[in-house]
Amino acid sequence: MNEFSVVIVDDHTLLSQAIQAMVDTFDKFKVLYTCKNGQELINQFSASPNNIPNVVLMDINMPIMNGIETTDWISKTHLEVNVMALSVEDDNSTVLKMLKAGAVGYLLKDTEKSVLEKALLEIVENGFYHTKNVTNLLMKSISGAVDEVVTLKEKEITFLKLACSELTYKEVADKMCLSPKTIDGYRNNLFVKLNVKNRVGLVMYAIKNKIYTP
Amino acid sequence: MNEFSVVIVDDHTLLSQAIQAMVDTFDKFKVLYTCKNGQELINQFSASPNNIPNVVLMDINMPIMNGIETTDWISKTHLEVNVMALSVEDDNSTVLKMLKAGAVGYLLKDTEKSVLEKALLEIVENGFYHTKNVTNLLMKSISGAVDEVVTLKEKEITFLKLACSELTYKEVADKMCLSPKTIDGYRNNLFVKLNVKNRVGLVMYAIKNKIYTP
DNA sequence: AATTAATACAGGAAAAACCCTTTTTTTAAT
DNA sequence: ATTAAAAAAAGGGTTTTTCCTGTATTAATT
Repeated sequence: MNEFSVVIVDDHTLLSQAIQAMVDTFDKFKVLYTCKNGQELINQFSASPNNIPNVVLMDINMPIMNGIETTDWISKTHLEVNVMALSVEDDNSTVLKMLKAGAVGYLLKDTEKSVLEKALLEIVENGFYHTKNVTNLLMKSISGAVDEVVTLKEKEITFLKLACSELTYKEVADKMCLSPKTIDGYRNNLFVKLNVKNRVGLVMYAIKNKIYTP
Repeated sequence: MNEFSVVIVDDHTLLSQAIQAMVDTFDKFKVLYTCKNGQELINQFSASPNNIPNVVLMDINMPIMNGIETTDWISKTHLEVNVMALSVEDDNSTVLKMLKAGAVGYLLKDTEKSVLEKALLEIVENGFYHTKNVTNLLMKSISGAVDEVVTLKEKEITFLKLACSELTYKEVADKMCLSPKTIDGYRNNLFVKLNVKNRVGLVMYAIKNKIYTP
């Protein structure tokens, strides 16, 4: 086989089509189709199981089913498919989440065309492509030098979202049908857990971690 | 002349190159070059004044010099150049700011390839291209049905940025070398001006209006 | 059934945020 | 020089947030 198939997943149609035009100029690669989100990709995979791509270029921020969930699904159901993240996010926790979900590469959208081609080639040849930054992050990660990825419970997430509003904690308590004193507890727990000092810290954490989207 | 020149401004190199590949497939259009930000575009315009494009495809979120400032500069110095915004932002105030700065079109990044081509054609033929959404917004705008775009003073912006931190207002006052009571005044003024109730409201306003980037 | 752990909730107090009114200082304009 | 307007600051108050420590209540484990 001297040509590899690629699928692009990105909610911005123009961008996925533009990247398609670019990938199609690469000798060894051909775009099968593009998807607007993870759900569409799952539908495509199910509808045509004989037409599975070698590589998936995956955006992370998408409505309906985001890149992390989708990568996770692909890893579990189609181990032979190589997922490469293609994103504007370069914060450690997002990168780690993608790698944990099974991505074999992570490219930022501000890289050069030539780098994309090189990355695609390496992925189909070696099974992975990692920039220096990502490799460094992985090193730090195994040595425990990266902040733990805290897992939040449903109620904590609900509370965090409400904390991003102009409601007082008493009003938040009402909305969650809990005593204000319980909300007090949630808040103080999260202060410790997320290592923040006050409500603005909570808000920033929620936004940075996409729990709340302004 | 049967071929028009295009310049693409976007800080994400891969995307501008991908869009370049796409635009180059359009019969009547040819990409001259791409820029990573407004400053680069100004440099290019200055360096080769005989090589000015017919159309500029302009991203809005960029470091160094953003799309609004850059569009403003182009409108003032090169009236013959048509700027079309190409962005992921679809909030009213951003769109209006771009149009006021002189953009003759506004496309979201999740449009179809064919729409981009049509928009480019209309722009070089008629001088503008507006989707239904943008036209509606313009109608609302002249009828005053859109929230006023409030203008903030330097100090207010400085304060807003600091309010997005975990500092207390007393600490913010220290940083700005002002009395806590003065900060009190800034805060209360902004509550009225921005129509918010508390600090979280300030933070949300700052983020939505790109005064603070998380 | 007894122990443990997690969750919900309370009392009380200090700090910070919020709100309203008024005064001083600075700056700009006539 | 005088006046008007804007910016900075203060007085004095209420509400909310933050931070302790501690206690029922419920759920899970042994």
